[in-house]
Amino acid sequence: MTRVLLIDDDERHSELLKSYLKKFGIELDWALEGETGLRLLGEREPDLLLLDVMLPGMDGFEICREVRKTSEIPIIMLTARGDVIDRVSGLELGADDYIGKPFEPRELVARIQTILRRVDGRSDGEDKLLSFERMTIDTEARVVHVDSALVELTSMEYELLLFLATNAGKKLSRDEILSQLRGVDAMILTRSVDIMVSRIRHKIGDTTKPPQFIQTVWGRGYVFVGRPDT
Amino acid sequence: MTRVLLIDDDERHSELLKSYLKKFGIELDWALEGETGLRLLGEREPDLLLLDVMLPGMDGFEICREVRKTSEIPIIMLTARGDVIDRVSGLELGADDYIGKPFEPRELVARIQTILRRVDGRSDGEDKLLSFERMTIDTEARVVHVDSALVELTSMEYELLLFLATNAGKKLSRDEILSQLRGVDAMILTRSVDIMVSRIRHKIGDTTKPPQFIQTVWGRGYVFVGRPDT
DNA sequence: TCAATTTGTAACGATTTGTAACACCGCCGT
DNA sequence: ACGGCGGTGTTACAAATCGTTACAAATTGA
Repeated sequence: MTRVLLIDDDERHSELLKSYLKKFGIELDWALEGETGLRLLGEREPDLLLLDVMLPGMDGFEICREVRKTSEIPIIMLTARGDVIDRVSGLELGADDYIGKPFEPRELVARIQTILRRVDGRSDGEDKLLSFERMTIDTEARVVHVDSALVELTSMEYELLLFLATNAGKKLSRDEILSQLRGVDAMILTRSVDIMVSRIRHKIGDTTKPPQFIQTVWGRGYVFVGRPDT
Repeated sequence: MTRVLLIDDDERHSELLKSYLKKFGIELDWALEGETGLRLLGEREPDLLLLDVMLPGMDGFEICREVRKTSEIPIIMLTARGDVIDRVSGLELGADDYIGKPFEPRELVARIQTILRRVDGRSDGEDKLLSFERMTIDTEARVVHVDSALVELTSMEYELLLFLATNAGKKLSRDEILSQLRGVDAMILTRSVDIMVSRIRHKIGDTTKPPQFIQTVWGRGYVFVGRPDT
């Protein structure tokens, strides 16, 4: 069970988020302000920290800085709409990602899982193996096989393929893909997604027409079309 | 058989959706406004509730709140496109997912199945293969075969053929086709449908008179006439 | 039959996608 | 520090896709 600590002064919102996250196997504790948060951080030993930027007393940045003195815990900052967060200063503070409020709960779940994978190498309590007809993705070993042959993907390529595969059959826009992989305000052209897809296709031998794994949806994005094997 | 209740005041839209969902083993009831909806909720005992946010009288949020007092039924909210606020309020009120209008019916099917799997682990009764006498459409691989030969369609061509075939025997106007393919407010000439049909016919070798697959309904639109092969 | 309307489709151009080649950056060992 | 190296983003151009225009063919009704 993944455990997450949220520091946010909106109690009502937190309560609802708790019940939503529970559906995805994420246990949420929350504190209303920094002091309590730091204490709970030690007590509950969460896997990840969600930090609202706007807080009474110690604000999100201060808390983040404080936490980083003693801990490597992954941190996602919740920024209000319109807050301009400089990615550089964010990196200095040591946050791992940002997500703008209001956010889609579904997206938060995805980000949490992605970051925990990236940082921890953990696989979400669920299937450790994504199995398709000619491809398997081992989320524990972070390894992809096509026709029993090991495919050597870089970490970004792996994350992108995994994201597409976990959403098999769902059309994903370049923006959705980018924000999932690199966070909200990554200043990256959406075209970089095309290049990665191109590299992945080449590595997994997806050169038929139409492709067997990653298909282009013209004007929309990409979709993974592998047939589940279980 | 999965049973879904839709509360939406757009009757025409609901009717079309009903016949579409039936193809995927989903039975759709609908109510035009909240009162009727709540009554049907008790009478028909659906597996899932689709809720338009914009409704005359009781709006989607109110209905959602009301339903949640007595039921844990999965709820998907239909929100106006890009309305982020709606998403958060929806979460607060206990919806399980959101989908922005105009949506592609196919995506709705996917979401419904995802949620039902999550909630009660039912197997997907989805037909992944549309089979006709000389044509099969594999909706999972997004691939079409005619006489066992693979047909290379572009993604628009595929979507259009799929839509026609899913509604086999039903006359579809160019407007209906366009709004399903590109969203209601697409500023595209209806003639572009003709061009696509022409291209598709050419690719699937539908050159006889009358065509074996896509027939023209003069002054009305097109109809798919392939005979189911099950 | 003819005129009006609707449909078929070839050809063109704007947009979107594919990808090779290059640039940049951080990492590693020297 | 230095230089090589792998990973990733960018530039630049080629190719594919799809909407439009334009005109020919088919259909309808008079």
